Amino acid sequence: MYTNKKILKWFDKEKRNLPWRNSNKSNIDTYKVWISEIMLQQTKVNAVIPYFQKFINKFPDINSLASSSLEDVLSYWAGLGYYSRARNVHKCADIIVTQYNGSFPKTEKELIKLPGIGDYTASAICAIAYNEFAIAVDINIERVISRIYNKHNLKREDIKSLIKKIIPIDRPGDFTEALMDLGSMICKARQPNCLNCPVNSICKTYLENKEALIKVIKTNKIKHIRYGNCYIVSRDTDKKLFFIRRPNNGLLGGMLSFPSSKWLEDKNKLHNEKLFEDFIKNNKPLHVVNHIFSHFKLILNIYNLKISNSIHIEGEWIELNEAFQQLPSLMKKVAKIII
DNA sequence: AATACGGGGAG
DNA sequence: CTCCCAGTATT
Repeated sequence: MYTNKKILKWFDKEKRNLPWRNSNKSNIDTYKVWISEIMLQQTKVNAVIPYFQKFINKFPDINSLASSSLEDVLSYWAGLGYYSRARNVHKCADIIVTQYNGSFPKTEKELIKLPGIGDYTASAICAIAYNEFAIAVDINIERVISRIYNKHNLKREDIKSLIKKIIPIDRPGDFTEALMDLGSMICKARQPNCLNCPVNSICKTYLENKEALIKVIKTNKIKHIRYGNCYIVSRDTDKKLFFIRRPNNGLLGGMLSFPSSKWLEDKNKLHNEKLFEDFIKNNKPLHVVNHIFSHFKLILNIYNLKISNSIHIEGEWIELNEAFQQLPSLMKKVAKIII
């Protein structure tokens, strides 16, 4: 039996039941495939599932998404990370509705022009939503193909060439999902389950180069530490707290947040608003929050500050219960100090 | 070709 | 603790 037949046979029996996989293959919802693909970028399936369910429930189609506010979309992304994805999804929905009459373009060439859709996602939508002959290469597929052919450190284009030789013309979408499922369920990065692999009899790495299966490439990248001050501001007139909206570019872009200084490696150069500068001279931090980002570690001093007069900083007063769900994980961590 | 961009779970 | 993840946009 050919490699692709073995993989599809395994897939038909063992495939994961995921909320964005429509059992009705003749009526696949491109919108759901698109949202799932965006959410899954650099994000584990188990982390995505609850977010996907709530998001689809709130924004069931492209029109509802396009007519919603960015703040509303971001609040449903809060905690998932990589918030440019949410901003791009919102922007993309507007483009689809206003320029494409509400329907996604049908070619990779057109799809890749849309915000947030890159080489991988364009191919994945064509293969999975349209069942067209498109080659999507994610990290799972790259690993599976590399191992089957025992050709490691290949470039994306070389992986694509290898897939092109075996992808079945009648089921490109299923084959794409099959390689992904194989990669995440059997041919895992750390401890591949080769004994239960449907293609262990033809996998060149398993047959000829087993040590490559457990080889761990160390990145050994040092993570710098940044410091910042962050302020939980309350007022005596009601139970509301003061929040700011972070600028749309950069880290946690567009997200609701407690006001904060810049986060810098040199803790002596933190610049604070005058209101806060005066406060921290005479007060100790209430708490310290540590947080790991992908490219640095943050140590945040949290100050609890009550004010009686008005505040000149741009922002809004919101009850914590209402704001909490809109906060990114770092700021949820800060909020939990006073809950 | 590098880097920015989140977060949580596994080992 | 380190590594990992259905990548993309920017520099």
